[in-house]
Amino acid sequence: MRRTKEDAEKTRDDILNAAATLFASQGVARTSLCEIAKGANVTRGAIYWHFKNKTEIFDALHERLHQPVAAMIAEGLEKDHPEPLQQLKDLCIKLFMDLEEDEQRRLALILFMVKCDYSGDLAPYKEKHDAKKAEKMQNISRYIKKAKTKGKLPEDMNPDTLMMTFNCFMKGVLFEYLDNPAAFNFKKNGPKIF
Amino acid sequence: MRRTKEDAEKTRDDILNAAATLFASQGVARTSLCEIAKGANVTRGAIYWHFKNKTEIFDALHERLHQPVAAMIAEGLEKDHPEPLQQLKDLCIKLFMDLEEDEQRRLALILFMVKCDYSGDLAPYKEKHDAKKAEKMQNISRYIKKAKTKGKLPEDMNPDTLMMTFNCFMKGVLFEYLDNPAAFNFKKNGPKIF
DNA sequence: TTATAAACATACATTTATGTATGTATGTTG
DNA sequence: CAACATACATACATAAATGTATGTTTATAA
Repeated sequence: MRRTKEDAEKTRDDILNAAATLFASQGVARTSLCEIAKGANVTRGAIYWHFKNKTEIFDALHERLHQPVAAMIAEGLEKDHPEPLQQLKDLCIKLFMDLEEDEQRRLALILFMVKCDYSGDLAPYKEKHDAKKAEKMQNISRYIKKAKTKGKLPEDMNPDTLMMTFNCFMKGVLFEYLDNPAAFNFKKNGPKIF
Repeated sequence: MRRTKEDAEKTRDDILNAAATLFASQGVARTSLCEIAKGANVTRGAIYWHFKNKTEIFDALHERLHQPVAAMIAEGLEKDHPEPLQQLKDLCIKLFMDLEEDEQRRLALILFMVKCDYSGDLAPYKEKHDAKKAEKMQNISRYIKKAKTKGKLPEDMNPDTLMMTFNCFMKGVLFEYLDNPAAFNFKKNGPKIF
């Protein structure tokens, strides 16, 4: 039964959504294409039409996660802000608030941070996804360094050290948050810890 | 060919070591009992003799990781230290230095933090392993609170907030370190970031 | 309007991991 | 020293996932 192009796009999206949900709850390795097909109300045939295999679904989901976040970071750091550190803080809070509202994005983050191990056939994507992260991080790093040269950072604060500290801390917070969003209670703890 | 008791214990250890190595490099889910057997120079029969299944090996490895670390934390925080925060810092550095030297412990940490997803048949162990972590963390938490009541912490520092911040940051640092121990260069960066 | 190819569904063959059942040699105990 | 249980190895049956091959319907372009 050939569908129209819009139908096909919808099918593709259904597959991706089902995959994200299943990946995030059962783990990538333990989720079969058969289960994804059932979740999307199609057969495995449909999946193999849109994607080469499971790893390609995995990668497509990463792209869908990366793009909007990268955009938010790029837009959130306007050039000449009077207080760079405050702006960075605000951006972080905004990113987290966004997570609270967007369940699909939360599922995607869970999937990539705690429900996959980037080994076996997923190994080749480690580098690729790391590069995308580096892209976002470099954006922030450049921002910090520019602020430093303009003298808007405390004298004793080294940009590289700050960047590494920031990176580690954010990663830890993310993990704790994703581990149990309700218990973490970002709205209460978020402002405190930053 | 029945072996002596010491031989049997050695076999068990060989299995655990092989499992740790394989788990850390290929991921838990993608490692078969057959591969573990080969790595330990035994057959699957030996594995099924010592363990019920793969998840039991997984759990045994966690116990082997938990014990010495819990001991180090308990011993590292002596009662009345003049500068509690400094002592905590020293303990962290000591724990990391230990990781630099003990590859087996590094493998175990990698395995549990980035190479498994605690889903499927591993799901029941999430709670169990979380409880062990909480045990260690409570030790630190009590230490901080006691220091606070004795007035050895800055006035504006809330113990709970400190504990959460500490926890998140350490987790992030650990992840970054395990992701690429050589690149992280703890000996150079460690003292800076704490 | 018709040929073509898109968008799937169905069926099949192959591989691989798992659990169990059974075989066997030997350390150990009474 | 004989009986037994230990410490495995081997063999088998089953299940599940994957990839591919093929069938089918229909949108769409010429």
